[in-house]
Amino acid sequence: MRTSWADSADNSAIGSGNGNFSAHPPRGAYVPPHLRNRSLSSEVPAVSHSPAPLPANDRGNPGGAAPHQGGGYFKADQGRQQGYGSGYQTGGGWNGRGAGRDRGRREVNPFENDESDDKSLEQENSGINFEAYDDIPVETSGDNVPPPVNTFAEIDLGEALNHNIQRCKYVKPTPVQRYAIPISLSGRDLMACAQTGSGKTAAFCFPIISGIMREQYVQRPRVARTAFPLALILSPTRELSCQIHDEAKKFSYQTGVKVVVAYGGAPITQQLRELERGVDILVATPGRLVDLLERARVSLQMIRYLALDEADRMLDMGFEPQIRKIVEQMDMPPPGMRQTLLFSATFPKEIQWAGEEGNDGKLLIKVGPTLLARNVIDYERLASDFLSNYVFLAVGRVGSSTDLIAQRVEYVLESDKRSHLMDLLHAQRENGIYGKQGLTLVFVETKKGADALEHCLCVNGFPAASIHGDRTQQERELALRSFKTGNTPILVATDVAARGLDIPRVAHVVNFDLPNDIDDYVHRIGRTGRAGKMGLATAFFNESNVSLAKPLADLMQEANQEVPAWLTRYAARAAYSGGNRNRRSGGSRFGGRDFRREGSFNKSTEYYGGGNGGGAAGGYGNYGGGGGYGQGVTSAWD
DNA sequence: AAAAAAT
Repeated sequence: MRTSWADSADNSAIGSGNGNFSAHPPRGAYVPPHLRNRSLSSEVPAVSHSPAPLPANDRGNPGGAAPHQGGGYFKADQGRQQGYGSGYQTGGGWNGRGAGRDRGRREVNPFENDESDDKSLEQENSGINFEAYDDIPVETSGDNVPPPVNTFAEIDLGEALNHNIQRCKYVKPTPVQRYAIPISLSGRDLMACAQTGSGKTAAFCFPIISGIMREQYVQRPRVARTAFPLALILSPTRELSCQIHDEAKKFSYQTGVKVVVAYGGAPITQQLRELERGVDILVATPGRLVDLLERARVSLQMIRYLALDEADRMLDMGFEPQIRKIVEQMDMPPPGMRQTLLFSATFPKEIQWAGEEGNDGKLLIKVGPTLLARNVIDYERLASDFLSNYVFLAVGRVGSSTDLIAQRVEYVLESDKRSHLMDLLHAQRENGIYGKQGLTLVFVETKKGADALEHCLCVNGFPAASIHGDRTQQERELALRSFKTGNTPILVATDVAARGLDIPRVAHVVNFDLPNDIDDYVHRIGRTGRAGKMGLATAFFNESNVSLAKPLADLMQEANQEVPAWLTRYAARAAYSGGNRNRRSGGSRFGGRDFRREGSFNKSTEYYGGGNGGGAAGGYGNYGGGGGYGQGVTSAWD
């Protein structure tokens, strides 16, 4: 906290007269660059004109950011039930007053909200150029890999599911869907790598829902108060589980397939009630699921499908014991007796090698563990413990993210970061890239840092919320909602928000603190440049990030981004001083990343109005008058 | 070293 004052004090020292705010001048209020040489005494309104010069603790607007210390007055159950994001009730909720088991309850239409959205939606939806993805070169190897499909129509997913696909306005399957869906439908295990925004959720949900539609009436054990789901979907954060649940609800509407979500930080009673009403697909975070298993409120005995989203994260050091417990030490059927689908956004480094060894970064399919057997590292060992005769699928990212994101790196001293950030935000505000149409997501390294920065921004007239693991779940969801609606168009976040979250209209991702791992960087910037819109990613680099210089420079170069000369020098130095490239110390799991090569994305660059957004204006350009995203399509892509 | 995930 202290440092924040120090920072802003520095800042205000630049402008000579820092007083004169009507009531109590926020200490060290932000002074925009063009005012710094003059006296502020008569020009103070530059700050107070801002959309919402809100004092830090007075953002009590119901839709607004969570007051940190508030919370108590909100009934816990209600806060949860608002759900985040789509805004429909997940069933139960305030109406769930014990009314008849589940038969009597009318299924809430999850598409209601979508349809009442503004008219530009349909245009937006049909405006997505799926054809841009047609020319992704494909390479397959191995036996008996079901061929890809080109349309949803040519797969028999079932009438009800097809109807929902139409309601979602998905016109054509994305590349990962084209391959993963037939593979899954054929009953094979799958380990799929496809980067953010490539339609993974639908890729594993469709086959699961379709399969359950066929067998949901199988006899299940009748044990009082124990639920026997047929499918389990695990994800590393609560918000991501919510998001998957919301999506899965849409896909399973009127199919008779019941989806329930369970995660920590929310009252368990609600979740227990939902489970008792019956569950086919359980979406969960690991901790809460273990709790439910130990209480014997859930049994995995009937599991037919197991999906791990963000599988690389799920199998990393932090999660592995819990995942092993769930998958191996409870009553889950062994590999071969269930179907296992692993999805992740970053590549095992073997795949990157394959790309470098002549497959030219095109789509690559390998069957079985042959490819992976070359270099036994933790992840593959772990993965093969869970899989049986699996298909390996890697989809090169084309037109999906990195070429839609203009990446910039700036050298910013630790002590200058705050004022520099506020300069960027101020410039965005001046350019109208602000508010609903231009959300800014700011990543920091620590939870404390997130609190401090949020406070600093608010004090300086930039409406910000923050999200991290020390916040209550209620606060987290409120912050996310407030960000999504544009109520607080700035969100300060730790890595809790780095993966998988689909937040439309994020125009700018700022790596205020760079992560230590280049994969985390890839995930973070993947929060922008979604649904065919350009995005901008700005990173603050200084001496404490030297270890990232080389991988970052390489990544930017691969993505055709301009690499500053000073960064190249850092990269060279890092490499020279024995830096083991982008390999991490603890036996890397997913060292690879995007291995796309030139030829394959020219076309998409063209479509997306490309250019690599050299300057700030270019980077922001598409957000000016652009109108909103088609929400349905947006979510189809992650 | 940090973040996330159960109470």
